[in-house]
Amino acid sequence: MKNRVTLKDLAKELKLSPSTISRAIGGHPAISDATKKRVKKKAEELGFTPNSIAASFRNKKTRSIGIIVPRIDIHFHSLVISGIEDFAYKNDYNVTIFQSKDSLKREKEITKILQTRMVDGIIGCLSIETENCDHFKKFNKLGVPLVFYDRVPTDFDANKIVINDFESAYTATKHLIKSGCKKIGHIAGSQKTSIFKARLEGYKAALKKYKIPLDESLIMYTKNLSYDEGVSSAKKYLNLPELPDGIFCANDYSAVSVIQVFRKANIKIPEQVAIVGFSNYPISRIIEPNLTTINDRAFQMGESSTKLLIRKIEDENDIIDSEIITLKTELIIRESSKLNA
Amino acid sequence: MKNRVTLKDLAKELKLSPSTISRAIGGHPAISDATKKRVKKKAEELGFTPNSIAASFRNKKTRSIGIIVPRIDIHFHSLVISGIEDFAYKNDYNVTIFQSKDSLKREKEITKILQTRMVDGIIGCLSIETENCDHFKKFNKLGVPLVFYDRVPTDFDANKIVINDFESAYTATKHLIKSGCKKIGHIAGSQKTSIFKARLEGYKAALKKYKIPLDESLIMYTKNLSYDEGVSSAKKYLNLPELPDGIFCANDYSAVSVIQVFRKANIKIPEQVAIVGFSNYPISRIIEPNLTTINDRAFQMGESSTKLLIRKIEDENDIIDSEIITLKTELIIRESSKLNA
DNA sequence: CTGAAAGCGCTTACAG
DNA sequence: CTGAAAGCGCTTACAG
Repeated sequence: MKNRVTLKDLAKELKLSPSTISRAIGGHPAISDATKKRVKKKAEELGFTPNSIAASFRNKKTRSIGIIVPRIDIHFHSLVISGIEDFAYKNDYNVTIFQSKDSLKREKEITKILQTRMVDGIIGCLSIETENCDHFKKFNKLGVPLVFYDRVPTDFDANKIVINDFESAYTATKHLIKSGCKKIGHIAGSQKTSIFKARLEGYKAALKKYKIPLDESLIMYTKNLSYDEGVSSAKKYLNLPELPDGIFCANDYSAVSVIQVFRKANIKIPEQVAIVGFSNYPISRIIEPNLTTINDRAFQMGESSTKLLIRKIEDENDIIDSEIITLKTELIIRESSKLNA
Repeated sequence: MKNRVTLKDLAKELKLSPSTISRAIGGHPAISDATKKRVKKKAEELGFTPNSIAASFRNKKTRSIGIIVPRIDIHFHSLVISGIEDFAYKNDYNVTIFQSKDSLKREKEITKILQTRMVDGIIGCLSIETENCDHFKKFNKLGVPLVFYDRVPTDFDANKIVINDFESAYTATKHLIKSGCKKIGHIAGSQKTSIFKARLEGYKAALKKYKIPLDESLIMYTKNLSYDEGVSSAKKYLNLPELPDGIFCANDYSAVSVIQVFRKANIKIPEQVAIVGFSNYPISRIIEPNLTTINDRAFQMGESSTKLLIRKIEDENDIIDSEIITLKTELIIRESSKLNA
């Protein structure tokens, strides 16, 4: 039963040539409707399924997209992947997925696997360890287009889908200022990562614009913006001579932990301290008070990456070397920062 | 630049036959070390990368696994996928992913795509709409092994990785009883889905075992166990003449919503009502009080599915028709049910 | 409207 | 230890 029916089998059965069968199945206009009907009927009858590997081999196209993400089980990435799969599916591409586990070594291994023609294009988010992107350069020579999202290379021109982290952070901080906060803290992510650097800069820029003096003691630097780091940052705030009246956190996890620590310390949110997060994780709608945050467009990032990638794959006359697409984010105001109401 | 170097090119360059090159690259024992060294050096020099599509075509093996999940962005599934990718990667398989979006129509389409030889085996979780699994039967004839996890077919014998939902629910309910609860409610999922049916049955069995009368008014039936359905179930409890003193919820979302609604109504958890969830979602460690729940082994489910699948793919003399593997779950006791302390 | 032929890049049984 | 040859299943330029 493992010997599948091929075009040749159909041809023999119908006393036609494999060429004709191939064209009939593919809906070629030169083939008569009568023949098409006969072929399709017989194909159904014999349980013919085309061998897409043979077709890929012959056509030098796999209609397959490779994804490299740090981890699938991080909600942000699973949303991006979902957007990628959705858009790819609609365009008859399929999606092969690899996790770098935030390891540069593994990321390099994956690029080696991917260069064996398995995929027509690649979407990637760099591992946290990646500073030098030389291992991605081979794809240029191989004619395999590449799109990066979120954590993108800074050392070479590449197609990138990003959000404006600086501006989003600026907007978030401005929102706190407009809500009446005068002493605003920031919980920052790793300053080795450009997006967290940009969020810190956006925060600083908003303070400057509205003439609020920058107070370094109100900025808590973390490594991974983890829930636990959020807890210890919150405790540090509690040990300050005076609390801030607003905190912009570079992600939702740290924001949630601050809310919980502060509430346990009987600090009223938002009345005493207003909190804003970043990413619009599901938990931001569940935590009490609900968290004001930035919608970072994860799903759309996946869609846009794929749209751009497919264009690069299919447009042979493309003379654009690289594109950077910046998506609009959105400030979602919820209870954790509702001071004016 | 797009014309890649092939074995033939290497052969010409080194005045050897393609056969020898192939064997040298593949590390065949018959080839002399000197030749191997020469070949590998030249391969490096010319930037040879093997064409894995050609190899797949020739070998009739793709070393690729297909996954069909309802949605990638549901945390449970993203964890399973992560386990699958991890195990597959270690065994030199790659993973192609499809979302059914809980649509039977799309699930059927995906099985059609998958039958074109793209993959050596398939791991799937049925869509919520799927009652009849005939569209998976073709893979038996094609010799493509299949493993299901979580939502598995009941209408035909298949390889399945599951947890013991009945027993887990029994354990959870028993825990409430042992903690002193005498009037225990249950928030149930769709009774069309076997796992939620089993959880309800496990709950009932525990009550029976410990001679607690079953009170149907304490069982809230939901469609999707969503957060919002949890909220309305909680409100229904509040409208009862007397509250239960413990509630076993068939997932964590509904449990979290119950905690929040009850706390707003000034009901003490766990003192007045103890709560147990199911799945050990990240939120269960963040909600206050922390949620007692069942670790459903999502990551391990992915690993085990893949391990079983690869065995089925590679073991040609396998005479086992189908296997069902049940993973042990774990009750994680947290504050929401700590009554004895 | 249909067919014969070539070839995509690999692997492997067979021969030496 | 190495090579010549065949073939995996498709597609398409060319011919009629």
